[in-house]
Parts: sequence; C-alpha cells; structure tokens
Amino acid sequence: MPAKRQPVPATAEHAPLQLEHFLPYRLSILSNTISQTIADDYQRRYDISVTEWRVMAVLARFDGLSAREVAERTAMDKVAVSRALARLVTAGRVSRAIHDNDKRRSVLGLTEAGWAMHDEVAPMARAREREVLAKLDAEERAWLERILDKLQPTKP
Amino acid sequence: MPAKRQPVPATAEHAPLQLEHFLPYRLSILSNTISQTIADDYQRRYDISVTEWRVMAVLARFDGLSAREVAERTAMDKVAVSRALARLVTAGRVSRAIHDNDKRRSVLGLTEAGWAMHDEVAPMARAREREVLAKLDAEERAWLERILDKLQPTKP
DNA sequence: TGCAAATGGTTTCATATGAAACTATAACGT
DNA sequence: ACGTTATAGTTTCATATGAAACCATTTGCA
Repeated sequence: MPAKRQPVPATAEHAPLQLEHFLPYRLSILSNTISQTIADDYQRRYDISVTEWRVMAVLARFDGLSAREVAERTAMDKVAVSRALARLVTAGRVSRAIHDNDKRRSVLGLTEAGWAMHDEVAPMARAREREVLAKLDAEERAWLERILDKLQPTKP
Repeated sequence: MPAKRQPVPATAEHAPLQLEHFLPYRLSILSNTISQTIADDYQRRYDISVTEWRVMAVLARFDGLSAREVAERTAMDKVAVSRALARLVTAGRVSRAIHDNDKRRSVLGLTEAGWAMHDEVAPMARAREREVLAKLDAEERAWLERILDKLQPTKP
C-alpha cells in the first residue's frame, strides 16, 4: 500500500480550505446522513419521499393549512409542496377541500389513512433522533439546543 | 387578519412531531441555508456548482488524487464526481492525467486557472463561515466544535 | 498462464428539482 | 363597477441527481 497522501503544504500563495474543519461542509454531511437514515426507515415501506413526509408532519400538527402555509412551515418551495400534495392526495393520505371564502386556497388535512401512517412513522423518527442525541451527554445537548437557536435563520 | 392558527392538541391517539424542535429538520434547514449563501457568492460569477467547488477544494489540498479518492474525501458519490470532473476539465480548471501504473486511474490536480479561481473563492467561503460563527461567542463555538466531532459519522 | 472477480470511471435511464410561465381568483384603488 | 395588481396553486421546461448497467483494466488465484 502506498504511503498515505499528505496535504500539500499551504504555501504563501495558496490557502486551501480544510473541508473537514469547515462548518458548512460538516453540517451538510451530518444533516444528510441523519435525514437519510430516517428516510430509509419509511421510504421503501410507505413509498413516500422526505418532502412528502414533511408535509404530513406539518399537517399532523396544524390541521386545515393551505398549501402556501405548508410551504412556509416546511421551508420548502411551493412547487415542491404542490407536487407532494398531489401524490399524497392521490394516495389517500391527505384530504384537500376548497376554502369557503377564497376559492384559490386549499384546506388540507390528514385522512384516516394519513393519520395511521403518521402514527407509525413519527415514533420511528423520534427514535432515530434519540439515537443521534444519545451520542451526547446532557450538557452537550443543552448547548446544541442553544447554539441551534442562535444560528437558526429568522425570517426577514 | 385571522387568529394565528393553533396546534392541534396532542390527543391520546396522535403525537405529532414538532418539526421546529426536531433535530434532523433543524439541521437540514440550517445546513441548506448556509451552503446556499456561500454558493450564491460564486455560482453566478464562476458558473460552477457546489459539487464542483467541493471537488476543487479537495484537489487544492490533496494534489494528484484519483476520482475515487475525491469521492471519498467529499462524501459525494462517484457519478457526481465523474460529472463534476468532466465539467471542470472542460473548463480548464482541473487537469487529468492517467496513472503510471494503473491505466484505470485518473491523476487529478488544479490547473493555473483552477488555482486562480480557488484563491478568489476560498477567502469568500471562509468569510461566510466567520459570519455564521460570529453569531456565537467563544464558549459556544468551542462546544459546537466538540459536538460536531461527536456526532460526525465515522466510516464503518 | 488464463480466467473469474474486483476496481476505476463513464454512460444510461428514470426521477427529482426549481425557475419561470401560466390559470384562476381575490384585493385594491379609482 | 372596472381595470390593475397581488395571491394560491399548477404546469412546463431545463437541469440535477442516483442506481444500475456498462467498459476497460487490474488483481487474485487455480
């Protein structure tokens, strides 16, 4: 086996990024890994995507939202929400009615089947979150909470 | 304006996820926001994608890698790397030679033009990282470092 | 040797995604 | 009332993406 490759020494001219210590990169890897682990739990079993699951999660908490409100709460764009809803309605997991006073708006909610699925997936998702957080002690968890609050982008 | 919509009370049957307190979701939003902010700095100006930039960043630090090694270091899959390299080589930012003792392997590196671009983009990326970290105090930054180390997935 | 299995890398194909255009309805200003 | 502008949601189109098939070369081993 060849010797392990060494970093090029940072010369005067070049100052390469060290990705493994670069916050945006580390967050991206961590986030993708965690989300994918959870998604693996339900994607095959229920034939549902991450975006669709997020829509369902929001509707589980806030019944009767419009599509735009779902987009706001999930931080997804309206096209993605529109498509997710189309699939969810076809699959019978979400109900869609028209708003009484505004015929443009949808009034969305989980169906019986939607709730049934939600009630199976939500505990799995929570369990995965616990697995991740179990790597930290109580103090670290508290700091993480605090740090995320401070970094969290707020709407303009 | 209508009254702010209230969460459906968590009944005995249903225990909806609270996305705004759900770690995987929060990480995903945070990560996407930060990465996109940085990408906005260079995508238009240099006509380059996030994946391409990551490949360049790795080659800036480790000269002479093969495509597979780039894939490992960037945590991207080999198809993505192959495509990114194709564009980068065409654009004259990355050089590709064939390995002396293994004709399957590429030997990759930044060209002059690649280095020139790198030397403009890297400082911008670092500046953005500093902007994000400026929201935290020194103690919080230290904890974040530690927490990321512990959560960071290690190869199996 | 010589041949099966493994490896590096690219191409194909099917799906995901976002920006912009579009349709329908509602709100606003005169 | 009526035309303009804004909003909710969908469709279109062009691009991004990943899994699997693929090609070329190398490795392992009988």
